[in-house]
Amino acid sequence: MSDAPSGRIPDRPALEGLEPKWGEAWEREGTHRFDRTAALAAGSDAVYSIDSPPPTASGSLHIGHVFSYTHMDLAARYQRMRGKHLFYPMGWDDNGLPTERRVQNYYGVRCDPTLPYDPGFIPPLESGTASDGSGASTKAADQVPISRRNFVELCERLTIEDEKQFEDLWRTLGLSVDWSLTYRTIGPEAQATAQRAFLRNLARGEAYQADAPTLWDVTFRTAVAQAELEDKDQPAAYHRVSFHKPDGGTIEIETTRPELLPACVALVAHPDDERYRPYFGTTVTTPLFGIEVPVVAHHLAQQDKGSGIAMICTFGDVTDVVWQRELDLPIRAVIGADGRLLAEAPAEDLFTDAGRAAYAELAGKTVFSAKARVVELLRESGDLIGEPKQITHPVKFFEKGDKPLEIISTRQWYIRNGARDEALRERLLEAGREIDFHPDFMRVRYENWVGGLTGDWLISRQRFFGVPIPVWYPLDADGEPDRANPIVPAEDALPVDPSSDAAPGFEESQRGQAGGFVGEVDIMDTWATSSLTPQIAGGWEADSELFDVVFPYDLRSQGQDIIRTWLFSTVLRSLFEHGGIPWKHAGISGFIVDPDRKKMSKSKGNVVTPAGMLAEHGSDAVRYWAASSRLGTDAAFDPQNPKQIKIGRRLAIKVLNAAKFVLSFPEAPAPAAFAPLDADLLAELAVVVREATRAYEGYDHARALEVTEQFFWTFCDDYLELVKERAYSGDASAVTALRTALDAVLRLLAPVLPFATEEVWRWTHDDSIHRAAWPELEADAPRGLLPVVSEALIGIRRAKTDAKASQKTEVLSATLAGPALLAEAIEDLRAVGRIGELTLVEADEVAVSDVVLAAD
RNA sequence: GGGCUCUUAGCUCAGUUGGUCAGAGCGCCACGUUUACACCGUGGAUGCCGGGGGUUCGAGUCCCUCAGGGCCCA
Repeated sequence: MSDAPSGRIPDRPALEGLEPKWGEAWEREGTHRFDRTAALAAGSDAVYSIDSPPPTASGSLHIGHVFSYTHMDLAARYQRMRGKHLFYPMGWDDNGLPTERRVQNYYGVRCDPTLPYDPGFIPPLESGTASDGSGASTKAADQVPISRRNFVELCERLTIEDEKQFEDLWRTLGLSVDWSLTYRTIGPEAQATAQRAFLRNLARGEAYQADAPTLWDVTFRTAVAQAELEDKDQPAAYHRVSFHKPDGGTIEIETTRPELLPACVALVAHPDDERYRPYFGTTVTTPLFGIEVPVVAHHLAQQDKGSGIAMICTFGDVTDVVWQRELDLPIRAVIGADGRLLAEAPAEDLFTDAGRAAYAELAGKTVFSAKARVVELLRESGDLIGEPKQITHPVKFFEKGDKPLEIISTRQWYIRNGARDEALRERLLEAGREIDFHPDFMRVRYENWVGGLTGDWLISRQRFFGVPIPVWYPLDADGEPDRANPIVPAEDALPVDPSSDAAPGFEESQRGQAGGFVGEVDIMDTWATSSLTPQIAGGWEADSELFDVVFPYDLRSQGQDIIRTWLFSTVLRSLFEHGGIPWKHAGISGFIVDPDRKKMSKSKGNVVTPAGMLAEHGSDAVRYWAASSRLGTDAAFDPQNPKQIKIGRRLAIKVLNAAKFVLSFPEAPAPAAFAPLDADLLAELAVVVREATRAYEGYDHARALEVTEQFFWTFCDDYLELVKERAYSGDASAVTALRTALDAVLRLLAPVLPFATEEVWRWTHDDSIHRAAWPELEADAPRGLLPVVSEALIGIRRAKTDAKASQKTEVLSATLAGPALLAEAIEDLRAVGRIGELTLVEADEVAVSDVVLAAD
């Protein structure tokens, strides 16, 4: 350590203002910059690359983000100090539905892709309030329809604002991201990457399109994927309905969806069910509509549910889809993409006249109203048996939606994911085993997801703000698209937008013309882009030199809630494109629970804004809170009483004050030999350094912090007091030990408390602690002197406390019992206790007795 | 219903491969105007380690079982 320029140490060091002070310095000095030239020269072993989660730009950051991102930063700062070249980018996930929704409300608009672009368009609202001061509302009915291009422009405008705020927050928190490596998932590079990866999936047969029953959100009018589903308990009612046998008798079924009666194609019971076995192979007639449908057997029919026999409709739930396929039943869809009953039922010609009349009443109604009307009609016809039974049952929702999903047969794009491919599934599981999960048990979440996949990954979305699926379709002489032979762009033409760019080999004037082409209008699901964050950030195909040193990445850091989406899909894309895993380690953070142990979430209204927390307690304090939780462990957080944060703040302040005190002793020449107590302190420190290093290597930052903190408090409370007198007199051993210990502790704490440690470091250094080397200390094993002296010190202090005397009270004489080792530090004990005569008596146990205090 | 995870002082949590493992911090109580620190310091009290059973010379620590909390998937 160089000598402290005396003016550098403030009289009263404080945490206030350290975030902007050092945040700006780090930016100015390029402390967190990825040194590309040096990294390329050093090779991939010298690079530590992090695949960081791009936060949803239109969402709001909550305390859980701070928690998880801090965990990631701890690993980053540790590795940087280990001398690694840090490749630590950050992206913004700005494409997708959340942005669309926010833009709709913020500007009072909605996208209508049929409209032409209006270059001079001014949105009616700004931040949800009328720009002209009138009382315009944000109700959907009042939203102004605008073209897709106008809409996308607004999305981009708003997300840039959001992203600025996010970056400010992350800088305040002290994330050591290289902000020059920022990307946006809607940016041209990300779009090109997503489209390139898709085209390669297509070329290899990993992507395909198919007409199939699809889970459909009627509010957003888009297909959704399995990973986006959420079961919600919903009230419903079992309606007991009779179907008519040819002999005039009835078979009674129970259904929660009587409105689907016109879509009924069969009744189904379990093959072993004796009650219905006689009817298998016969037919019955549906009530109201009079269609003849078969009674069939299938093992998925539940004998103990309702009457044990169910109607199969197109499509009431996912089981209906299985039955339709496996029993080769006809398709009679009645629900449209808008969630209303179709104007004409597909089997209407098979209906009775009364049935057609009944359907005419239902056409155009929502599911809800249609159900009510069907129940009335059934009641009138006498086919409703008894009253509906109210129940509560789980219903599939889009996680961002608020209406139950319908199942609609549509043409969609898929990427294979192992659901229908045993070999691929095994490869995915093998990949999971190759990744070091922290904690290890989180791998099970991944394996469960892989094992439970029910279908390939549906990636097309019927939305507007996202990466377009980069294909066109040729139109035949009749103007019909040839979906089986899509036209694809050359990779060097990416990114493309098929809705505004002409297909290769065609003129724009041929769009929609017979013999011309038509562009694919669907966009990709957000995850189809963010599953490629390693490729986007690392310059895949755009900067191969870079990509080769950063990929596969060292660390993926994320929350446990997106293992089934982000983590899984990233592994899948990496296997397809690179034949291997995308990263070596996956650090999985737990989530935040409130004092009642409930998961914090927006819908529960218990979210705390991070900016306020940082401003109130300081970033180091908040980081300490995050760092004190291990990966994978949920952390309780009470905004009313953030205990861990307060403890972190206290520690940061202690660092400032202890450092100021230690550095107030003029630097001494290296001692020929350390005094026994000083040597033992350094020996203990060496153990702490080893343990902290071992912990960080195992991604156990909480353990590293714990041992460091423990040492630091002993250092402050006991050692510092014990050697004060020697230090005041300029004892080289004490002063050197103090400075050596401080230097190491600062570096050990630097990842957790980047601001306070940097502040102290700069009192004696011109460069950043965050570029300093992680400490390594050579020392013999501790002899146990420091602990035994600490114990003796406690005994001395207790004697004074028991006597209700001040700790500075002088002691005329005392007897100290304990190991002979104590003799080596007896003078330090005498000094700190202000003891005139201290007699050591050899014993196994440490005890202080015969304390004679000086009179006042 | 299946999987994972947790249940240790009033609170939040440590307790590596079974043998000072009954701990830390907060809170609490008492004491202290000590020039590094009042966003302070010193000391103290507090626990059938969820219940039951088993393996073992010995179990918060391993096995079984039950109960409860949480998360994920059905």
